[in-house]
Amino acid sequence: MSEEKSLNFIEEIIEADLKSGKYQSILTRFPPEPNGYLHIGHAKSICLNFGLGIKYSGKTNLRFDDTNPVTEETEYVESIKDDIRWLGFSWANEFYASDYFDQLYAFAITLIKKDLAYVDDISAEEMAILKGSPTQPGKDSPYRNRSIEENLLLFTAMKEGKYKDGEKVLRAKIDMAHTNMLMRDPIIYRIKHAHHHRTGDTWCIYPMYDFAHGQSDSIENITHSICTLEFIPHRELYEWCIENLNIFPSHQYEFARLNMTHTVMSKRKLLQLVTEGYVTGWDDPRMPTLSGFRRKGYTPESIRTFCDKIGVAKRENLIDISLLEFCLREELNKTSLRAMAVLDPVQLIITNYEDARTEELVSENGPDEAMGTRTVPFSKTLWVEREDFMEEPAKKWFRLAPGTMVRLKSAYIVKCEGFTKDDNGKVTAIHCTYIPESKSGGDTSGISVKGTIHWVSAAHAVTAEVRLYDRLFKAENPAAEEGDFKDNINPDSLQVINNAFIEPSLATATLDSRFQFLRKGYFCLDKDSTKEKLVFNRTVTLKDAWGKEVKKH
RNA sequence: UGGGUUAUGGUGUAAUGGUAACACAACAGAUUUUGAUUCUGUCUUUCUAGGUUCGAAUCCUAGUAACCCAACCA
Repeated sequence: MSEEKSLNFIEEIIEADLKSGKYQSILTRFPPEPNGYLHIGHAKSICLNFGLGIKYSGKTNLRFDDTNPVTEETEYVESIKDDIRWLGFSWANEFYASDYFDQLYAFAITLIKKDLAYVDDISAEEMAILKGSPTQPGKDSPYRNRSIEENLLLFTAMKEGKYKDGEKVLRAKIDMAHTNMLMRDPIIYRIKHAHHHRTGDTWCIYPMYDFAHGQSDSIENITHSICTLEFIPHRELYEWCIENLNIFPSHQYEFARLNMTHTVMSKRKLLQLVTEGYVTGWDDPRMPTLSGFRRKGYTPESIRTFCDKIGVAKRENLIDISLLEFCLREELNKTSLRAMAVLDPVQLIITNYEDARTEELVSENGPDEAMGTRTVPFSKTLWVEREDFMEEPAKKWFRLAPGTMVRLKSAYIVKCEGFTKDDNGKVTAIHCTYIPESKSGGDTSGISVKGTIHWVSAAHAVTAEVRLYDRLFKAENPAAEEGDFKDNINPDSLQVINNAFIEPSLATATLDSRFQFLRKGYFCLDKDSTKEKLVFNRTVTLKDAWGKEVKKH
């Protein structure tokens, strides 16, 4: 039990802080902006922040960073909460940066009074020019030296709606020649005559990220404020605000965000996929969003395991999506119910089986005996997978071919005696004889066969739509490809099978049940399902050693 | 001579001056009424060059490469 897992760098910091007595307990936060859906990259941050809270008996707040009313909506707030709950975490408090607008406004006044902030009238274009560049120092704005009284008056007027959007801004007075671009008098308040999803029309000035985030952390007494690497340059400003406002010193720590092969993670790009119709919505099963993964059949447990395995560090990474799939299969293999479904059917007729006969055969529901068994109807005419028959068998082939024998899962061994084709050369039926003594569970035939295939009785089969998903992008790292990332979309990322045949027991499937369709992969019911038409999503394929063998030749 | 961050197998992550390890991927084999699962094995690693040391992934010096920063976005 004392098997010690090494700590990541944030855990090391926390343990040192706890040990030194700097903090009695820790408080973290997850701070999404409600302008999009959460994706697997957010899951890494959620698992980190909430995981730390749990591990060190601290707490974690959920705080919506809602300082930009033009992009933020309540719809997103709800989906974000759903996703976090689904992942299995609960927050100590639900807060909003907008809860602090009064306090933040007072902070701005404080800064003005300390001559550390001023109202600027120049345009965005002029400001960009005066800002300089990473290699060129910036220049002061002509309005930089307004008196404190004038700034107070002007800022109050801004708040009172006396100006139009963009006419004036409040800037921190720091250093236009600073090597850190963010310290060159950053804007801290801007005018936006926009309706806010929570404060309505109370405000027409809104604080910028840098003047809201750190202060919000401080107001909540967040001890460890964890964010991604691109915020490293912001830390200096984060600390400047805390110091000059003389408020609770939260500390910011940065880790490398998750990147995953064959997908994109930027909200902007994901939004584009949705709005331009490349996918059906935020919860399209091909999307790397949590709602997409959920709809596709992923379990929260598998995502948490994945986040645990990828670790937390500061270097850029590109995680192979097969690791996520591994975590998923590992769980689903243990927990999912087994069933048979034929996706690309061809008829198999057992010539020596009585025409009117039907048997109810017993089949196990899963690897664990506790999962029990079910019965599956068997009869003379079956559907089997077209790819399980080869007119001219390949090397190492051990499924159906003229003259070969296979076992029908949980049923009998059959021998292929012949087949029929239509004018186009397409196989229309496979003719077999069965060996009565080979019945599953009581096989006295003494015959052993290498191949076992799945099947569904034609007379009892239920029809279903099955959606097969593949990776959304062809390239390993679509974001790094030349040109528009959308040019790299995999045209075969969705394959819809309209008429798959499934065993009758699947007709009672519910949205939360997970199945392994024998030899075909893991599947779950899609929300598009109706009583008349069942729709299944393929969550993930099974590992396919034969597929690899075929590819080699 | 802008500033900042990071460099360990194909991909991630450990090793905190003392045998470079774990997982995924890949490859080979065994078992199998799922070509799944399970089991066994193989492959490949410290950015470069110097230095300190009995001993360096780790410390020092000098390079190199990648990423981030010039939104009234977060």
